[in-house]
Amino acid sequence: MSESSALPPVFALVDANNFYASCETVFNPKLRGRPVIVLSNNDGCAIARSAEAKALGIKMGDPYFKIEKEFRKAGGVALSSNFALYADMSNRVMSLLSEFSARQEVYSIDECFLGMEGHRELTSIGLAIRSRILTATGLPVCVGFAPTKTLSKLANHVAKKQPDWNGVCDLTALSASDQDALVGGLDVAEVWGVGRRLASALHDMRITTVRQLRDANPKQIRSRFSVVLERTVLELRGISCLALEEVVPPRQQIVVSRSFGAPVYDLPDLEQAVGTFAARAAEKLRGQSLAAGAVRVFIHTSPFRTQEPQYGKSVTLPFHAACDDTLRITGASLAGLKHIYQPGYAFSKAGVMLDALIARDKVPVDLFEMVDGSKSQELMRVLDSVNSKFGKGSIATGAACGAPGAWTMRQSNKSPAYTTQWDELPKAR
DNA sequence: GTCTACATCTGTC
DNA sequence: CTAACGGACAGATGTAGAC
Repeated sequence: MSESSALPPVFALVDANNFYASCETVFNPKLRGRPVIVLSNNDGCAIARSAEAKALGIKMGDPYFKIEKEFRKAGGVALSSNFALYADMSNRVMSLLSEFSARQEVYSIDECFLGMEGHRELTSIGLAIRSRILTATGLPVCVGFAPTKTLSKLANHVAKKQPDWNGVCDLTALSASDQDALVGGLDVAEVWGVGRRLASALHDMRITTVRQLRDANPKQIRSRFSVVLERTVLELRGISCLALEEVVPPRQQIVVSRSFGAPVYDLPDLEQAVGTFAARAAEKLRGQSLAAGAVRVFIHTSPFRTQEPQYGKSVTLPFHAACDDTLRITGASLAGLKHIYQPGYAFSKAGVMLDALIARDKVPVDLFEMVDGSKSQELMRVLDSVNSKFGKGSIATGAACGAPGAWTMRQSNKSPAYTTQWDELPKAR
């Protein structure tokens, strides 16, 4: 690990509050102060909740059909997800944050690490970050500072939970005894990398607080669990093991999958869905200048309909030479689908995954030319530019064509793409 | 028997 | 009207066939 500076590492973790719900509220201020949730694709589950919605007891991942009645009675607003809007807002936030440090790792759509070595008055920097993001985008964020990534995540959690910290928590400014008291009151499940299963296993060993995990024997943790959790213990002690990853590692996999709006039984319907997913996956692939060495298709029934017969299968089809051609990827996907399809089941989901990715320009030219031909390259270029100019699906393969079937997703209450689609803006009057 | 590639499962945001 | 429970990834674990 080579830090550019000789200074001890300091990380900021900036995380937007209730990101998707906040994005919606920015563009529709009438939502302010109301319980707002954003639903997953298919309007399936709650994936973001405003503070008011959390106060109503809505949990992350709650299936909407189970809470809808009560939620609406309480005056709640449920919105279909609008990822084009969230991605655009995310880009704005990340770009603003780069003003505060040249060393930035975009960790997820609403989270970002910053390298803050050599900066003093961290709390006031945190407050400045908050006000900059709020003024420029309308989005509330919280900021945590600490000598390790794991601790900065924890600091961010504290900043979010404790109103009197004003959305900023600088662990580097706390005395050892104050830190002890703080982490002694935090559930071990709040630690980055400790999920449900690990939390319950730790619980069985009488490790229930962050402080107890921090003070556990690292070697014992390593042998009982993994080197990953051992690293977490060290990070909790302030020993930085995880460096800022400023360069995004190349994708290993591209996935396009959807749950269906209604159960699908027949092969032709599945073919239309898989054809659509394959085309989208190939588009993503070219967008990142990659080529795929293999394509994988999967279909399965709904694990929630336990009374119905269950079936799920996936298959991988390697390409002779890596390719990025929509027609070939679609062809392979459909061949795979035929291979795994079984009649008589109510399928709930399908997907196409591209594996063994390599940079497009690393594919040996003769192989690329032999298998794909330059005609294919030209065709893909035209395909992408037409679809980008005239909208997704303006040109589609035969496999992805036709009237939308039962598989297309439900989105009953989607907000306009305010920032990316002129024609979706409300008319001025 | 072991090795390996593929399939499936788990966890994270 | 009824029925209705995410998606995109990485990495671990399981398993079947090759040798």
